Amino acid sequence: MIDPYIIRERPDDIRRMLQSRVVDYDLNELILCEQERRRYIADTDKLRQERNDCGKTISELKKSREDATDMINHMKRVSAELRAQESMQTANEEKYQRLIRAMPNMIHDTVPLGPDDTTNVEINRWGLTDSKPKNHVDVAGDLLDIERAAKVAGSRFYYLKDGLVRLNYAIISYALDHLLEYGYTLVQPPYMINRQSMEGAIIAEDFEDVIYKIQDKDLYMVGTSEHAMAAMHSDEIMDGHTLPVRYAGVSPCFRKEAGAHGKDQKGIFRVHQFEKVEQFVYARPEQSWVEHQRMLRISEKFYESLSIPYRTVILSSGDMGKVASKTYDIEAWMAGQSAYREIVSCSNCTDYQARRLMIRYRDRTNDKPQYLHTLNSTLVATTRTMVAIMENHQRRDGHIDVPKPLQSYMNLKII
RNA sequence: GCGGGGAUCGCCUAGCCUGGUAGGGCGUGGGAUUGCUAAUCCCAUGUCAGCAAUGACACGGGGGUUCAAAUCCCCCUCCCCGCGCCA
Repeated sequence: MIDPYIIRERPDDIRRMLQSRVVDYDLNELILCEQERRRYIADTDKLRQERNDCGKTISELKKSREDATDMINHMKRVSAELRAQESMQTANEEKYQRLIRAMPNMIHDTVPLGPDDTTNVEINRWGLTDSKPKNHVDVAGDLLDIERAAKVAGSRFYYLKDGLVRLNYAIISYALDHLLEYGYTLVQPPYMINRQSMEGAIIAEDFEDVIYKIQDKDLYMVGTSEHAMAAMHSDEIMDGHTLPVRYAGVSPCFRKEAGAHGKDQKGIFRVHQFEKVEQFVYARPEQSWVEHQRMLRISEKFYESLSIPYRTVILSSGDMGKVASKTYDIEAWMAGQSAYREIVSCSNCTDYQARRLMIRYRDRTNDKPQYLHTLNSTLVATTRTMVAIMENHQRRDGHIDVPKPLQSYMNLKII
């Protein structure tokens, strides 16, 4: 969530942000609720103080064996009044939390303003692009069985076989080694997390469209290890000297894709499950933008090493996710479709997740704890990268050239 | 899954039986002193608001009893030990 200070002091900045994101939001309702909230807190505090004072007096009277009946009667009235006040305050607090948690993050100054993906701005382009005859489904042939997966699980599932299974695991191993070189700590997180943790990482409305819930349990399948990595240090005050903390999260990702009916039906570009190696960084506010660039560069280099042509774009305000303050996408060239398609998303969420999850840091014992910044970036999502490899490295004889760095992980040069 | 024991401010712990301002040790931060990294002493050290005085909140979570709950009652979660089952 955003800093409540901004709601009080700079509501016009919020209005501009909401407009840039093309988001419908009743800001006035939040402003009123926030004003009420401060009044409720002050009122209940005052009553609590009175009740606590009465308690002390009663205790002292009893100790000196004096009659405390009058005081107890008074305290009964105060307690009753407090209970009434508290229930109003709780109702207000719930409303406030619901409203402020639905409010998107503020937008960084360098984000291009625009309504959708047509206003994204390209900032980098790498590699030679050409068109190849087959799309990844045709290249994969028998190594990919979508029909049987549909029979067994439904649409957007897949069976991988032989060379593609080895390719999948090779990508993961290579990706982990790649991040290890940059000083990342490897983390394999829980694949299911509870609601509170999930709500810290994403906005409530996203639950419906992307997150699978476990029946009768307070557990949700992670849509990305980001969710589990963000919540990892929730309710903690981290030692400032350890920042930035850089994690390489590796996990399967499960997505409902409910809002994507009819989109990318072919093959394994958009599926309900895949593996992903993710960069997740906890940083000091003053270092987070440098860290953001660093993460992007690490991902770009990864695709360069695999000889996958790509371009990098800055997402415009209307195309960004709600928790991000700024997002870069890397789009890989898919030679079989002659198009650039999203393969990496690299976001600085500033203090937005940190506030929801209560993640702070301080340098010395007596310092005031500060919210830190969280950043996340795909290093590699295996299915989409396999699509890029199959389409860009397909051969005329129907085989696939394995990119050089993966050959030793697979013990294969050609699939 | 069954039985037993636990959860208190970073760590260790007192308080619970008998309801009435949550105390101590270690560690950490700051300072003093001593001509050396040590020792000693003082201050600070759960969270939030506040310039501050101060106030509120906090004893795993949620209910209940009570004027008043770390303390009494109920439910839940997690951890440890033993047994069972198991990749």
